Amino acid sequence: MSEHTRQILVRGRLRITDFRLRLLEVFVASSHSALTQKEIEARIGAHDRITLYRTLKSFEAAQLIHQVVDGSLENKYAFCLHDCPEHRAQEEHAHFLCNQCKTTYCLGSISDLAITVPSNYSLDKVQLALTGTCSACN
Amino acid sequence: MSEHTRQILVRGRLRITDFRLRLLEVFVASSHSALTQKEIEARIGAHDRITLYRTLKSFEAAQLIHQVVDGSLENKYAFCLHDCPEHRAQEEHAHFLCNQCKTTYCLGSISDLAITVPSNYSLDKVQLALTGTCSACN
DNA sequence: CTATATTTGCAACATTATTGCATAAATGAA
DNA sequence: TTCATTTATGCAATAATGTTGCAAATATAG
Repeated sequence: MSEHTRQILVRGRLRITDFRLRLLEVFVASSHSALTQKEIEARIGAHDRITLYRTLKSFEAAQLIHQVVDGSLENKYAFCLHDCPEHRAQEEHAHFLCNQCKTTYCLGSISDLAITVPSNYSLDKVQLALTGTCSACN
Repeated sequence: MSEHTRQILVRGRLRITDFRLRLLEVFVASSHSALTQKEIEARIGAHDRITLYRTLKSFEAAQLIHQVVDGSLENKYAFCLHDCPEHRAQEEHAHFLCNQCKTTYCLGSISDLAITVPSNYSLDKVQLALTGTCSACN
């Protein structure tokens, strides 16, 4: 069962350790929504806080996860799907934060929106943070 | 000169104190861009950090300022203009973060964008965080 | 199996945020 | 203006969050 997560670490050229496998399991298990550090800590069980910080950094550097802007002013992390839109040159991603359950759903690409910036500005990244009530809470 | 800021406090039904006037001056002086707490602390001079926390909360509760989502994962605050779009029922606001100078510009309303959410979701707030290089840095 | 490089976990420390409380200040009423 | 009441401020103590250095443990290559 951990063969899948092993593969992910190999692809990211990261050494395979128990802690990294455990952390990856957490992300894979909620790949549809983004997690706060608190939520991660609750799910991963006993652990060293410092190691978690560093492992999150390694994962982010290896592009296994990415930070999510959902309008909640909390830092959240999400697992990168294979062809992760966050890591294309022109990153365009929409997230939806439910006011009730505080879940952040990934809504995928928004590249079809017509976004323009003032002249002489150049645009690298478009993050769309939507807030409301999700279908589960409605 | 502080008559203007006095008026703002009166409108917000807040008591007029030296510290609040000083903080308001800071916001009014950069009403075109959003400030991090660090930036505020640098501009306001000697102060008590706890008082700053509490005053920011009062200002936010009184809708004198609002928090800004600019994609930087840093909490920023901006002064509310009189007819502040952040405080309409359907809040729609775009901000632009410059990668070079880290300034966050307010780009105003985005209500003309066609945003749709999955069926059975309801939408309260739309925050568009744009990142790139501003004209000053280009 | 061994040598090397990386990761982990602990300690110490730095930064950021919160709560309680006594003092100081602002406001409304006499 | 002065006084009584309410609110804000600043300090102390504490909690929560994030960082750095280092020795021991672990993973990997040969």
